[in-house]
Amino acid sequence: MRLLLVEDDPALQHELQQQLVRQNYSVDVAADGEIALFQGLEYDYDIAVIDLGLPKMDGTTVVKKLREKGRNFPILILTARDRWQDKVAGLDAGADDYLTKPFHIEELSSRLNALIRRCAGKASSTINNGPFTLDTATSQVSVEQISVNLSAQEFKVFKYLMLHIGEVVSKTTLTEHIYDQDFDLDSNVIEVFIRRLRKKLDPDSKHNFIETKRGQGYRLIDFTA
Amino acid sequence: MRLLLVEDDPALQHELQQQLVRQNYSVDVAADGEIALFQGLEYDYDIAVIDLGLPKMDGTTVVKKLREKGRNFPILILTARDRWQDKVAGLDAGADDYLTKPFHIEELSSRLNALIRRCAGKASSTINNGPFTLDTATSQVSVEQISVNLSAQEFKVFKYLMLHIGEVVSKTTLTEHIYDQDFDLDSNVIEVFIRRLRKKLDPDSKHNFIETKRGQGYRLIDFTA
DNA sequence: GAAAATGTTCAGCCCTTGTTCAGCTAGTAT
DNA sequence: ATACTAGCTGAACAAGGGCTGAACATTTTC
Repeated sequence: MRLLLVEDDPALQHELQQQLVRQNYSVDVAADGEIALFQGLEYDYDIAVIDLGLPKMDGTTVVKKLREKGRNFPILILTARDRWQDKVAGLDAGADDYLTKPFHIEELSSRLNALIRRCAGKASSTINNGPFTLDTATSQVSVEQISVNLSAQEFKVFKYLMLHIGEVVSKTTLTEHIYDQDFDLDSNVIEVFIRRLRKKLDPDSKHNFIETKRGQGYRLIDFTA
Repeated sequence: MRLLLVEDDPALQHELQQQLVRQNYSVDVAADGEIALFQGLEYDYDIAVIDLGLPKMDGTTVVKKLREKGRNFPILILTARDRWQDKVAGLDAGADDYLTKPFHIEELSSRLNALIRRCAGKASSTINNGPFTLDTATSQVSVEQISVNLSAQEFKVFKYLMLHIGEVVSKTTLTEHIYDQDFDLDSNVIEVFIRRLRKKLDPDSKHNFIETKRGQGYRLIDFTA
């Protein structure tokens, strides 16, 4: 597993590198945004860990430029605790997950594992799950080869579920991932979107692809299992 | 999961409580150090979140005294950003992790999960016992590879038993771990839930996995032994 | 600027779930 | 043997979470 680590703080950089090497990653290190971008374009990494606060070029910009050039390996971004709002910009730029500093090394590695697993099947940026297909690049969704038109929000919800197949996802989690800042919690928007998704993607409810876990959330059934 | 939340700022206290309850913790709240200590000694919590800056008795002292009395549930301490130095004292006193305010609720819950997992000595988030499997992360339960749908309360009871395999667990203990504060004790809720668990998880009673110890409680059989 | 599509709110219904209860069974003590 | 107690069991019930269709609001499209 080839990993690109982008971190400017020498101490943290060193520690992370050691730990990651110990976990059998081949680690390349970059200490500023420009080097990071160059490296990221030059080599084909399996995964990248990028701190957002970087000299020369901001981490968000690095992510965005990498994605523009078609690099689609998973990216996990690191943000300082007092700047956690940046995560939204980072995720919008194309990062796949984030972690707030300081964190425990175990946390990082479990996130990395999850990311790799999650992104394993989407080399082509399309996720397949039984009759359902989602292309993250073109924002296309189809059921049994027939393309379905989803609105922006519907797509966000479905995408999140497709990226977390088999996991129980709470309504709060969904809300938080769909809206930037906090949102009126006693609203039933999510229920409505779920309803519309079920209607659009499975009108005859022959798949029952979204399970309801009362009091806990929703779960997209894993058809590959 | 029974959680003790110690926080004196009413607004933060309220918000945290809501969020934690939403994540299926049974939350008891204490607003000053003395109450916190009393509660911590009185009940058997699964985890505690303690702010260091408290009226009447300092958070560090609370942690120290709890540990002196042999309470060994994991403790996460909260420190204000401008007093982050205190965290060292807190960790020395016996806390297991810390978080600097302000923080994002997601961060807190992922820390709590990590703590619980780490302190339970379970590397993975799934617990196996003979034909029974419980995944604490996804709240999934299965018997002989077939997943079974448990309600929230049923799950809480089963989870507690699975975390205490082979131990005799009294009905009072179970009640205390499932509900906040006091609960009408001359009720047979637990019996009902046990009944439903036996029915759902072992319909033909071929495993007899929950033993009844008359006058003492229930015991989940250890199939690994 | 009008029409269409999308986002959000609302009210009523449905059904799971939590809880209680009453009658029953099986250990335990007298 | 008898009475007593703890636990078992099925059913009843109420409350709340989730579902749903439609209305209202907002944004996008033309």
